[in-house]
Amino acid sequence: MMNYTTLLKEYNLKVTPQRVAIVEELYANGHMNIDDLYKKLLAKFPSISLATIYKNVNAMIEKVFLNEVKIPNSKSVYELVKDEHSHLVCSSCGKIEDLDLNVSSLIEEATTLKNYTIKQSSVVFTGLCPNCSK
Amino acid sequence: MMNYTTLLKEYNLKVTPQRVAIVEELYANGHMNIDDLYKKLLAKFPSISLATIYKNVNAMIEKVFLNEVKIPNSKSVYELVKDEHSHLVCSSCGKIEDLDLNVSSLIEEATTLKNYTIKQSSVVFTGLCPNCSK
DNA sequence: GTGTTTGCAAACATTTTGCAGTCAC
DNA sequence: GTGACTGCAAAATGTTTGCAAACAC
Repeated sequence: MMNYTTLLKEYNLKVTPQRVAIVEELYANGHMNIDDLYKKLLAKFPSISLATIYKNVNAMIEKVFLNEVKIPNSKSVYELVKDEHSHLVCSSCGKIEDLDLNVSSLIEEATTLKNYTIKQSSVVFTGLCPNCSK
Repeated sequence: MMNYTTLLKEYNLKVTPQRVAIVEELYANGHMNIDDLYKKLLAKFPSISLATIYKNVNAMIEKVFLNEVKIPNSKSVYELVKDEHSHLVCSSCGKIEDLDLNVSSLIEEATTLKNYTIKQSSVVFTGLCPNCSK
């Protein structure tokens, strides 16, 4: 169980009910796009504004508390920052899963080939989840 | 040397000067975002419209002749479709390079772990290019 | 009490659409 | 000649900003 209030404070974000709800939703659902978040929060705060969602998501990204994941052929989703990982997206039902893959050998390969200093990686695989491939 | 007219016809796209210019630019520059393309084409067609760029890029994506690459913290770029490959982005100068990495073992790993049927992969590394890391 | 956040409305940015005239074939 | 494409203007969509009232601390 998570204490979202403490978590927000650690990231120097003032604790408002809207922010707590955003964190709760992301914690519960893993990955959500702006509209997902807006719809979920509307249920709790009937007069919440989309602008509030945007401002908070941007503030949380700024503090490196949230991360934007860009997904081919789909809207960006947001997730709580954790250790670097890859993503698996089902093109049929939209489900998104985290995936711990060992990317370091790829990064070495890339470094050797092109001599870049690599800071970040984005690995997104798209396909059919077990359910949808039946 | 490439024959863009033939290439467009092979993809069932009518050959217009604007389309030829889009293909020429992408062939010459590798990766371009919408504004890059618009500015380049404006030089050749002073009255070209952004709508024309959008319509053509979308039509070419539809025919699987172009591919959109989503880049963290940056605008999408478009490239001519070729064999699957990864991308290396310089966060300082914006340069984008193609990169042939062996992703198949990662895909196997992902398939084993999560039992998805993977169809596509998007691998984008961000860092500093040799020039900018000096 | 001070400074930040919220929600609203307006502004701004990006992308798509409808349509008349033009072009590809 | 027919259907597709272009460029324009308008519309639709997505995101940000300014501001007064409310809230966090």
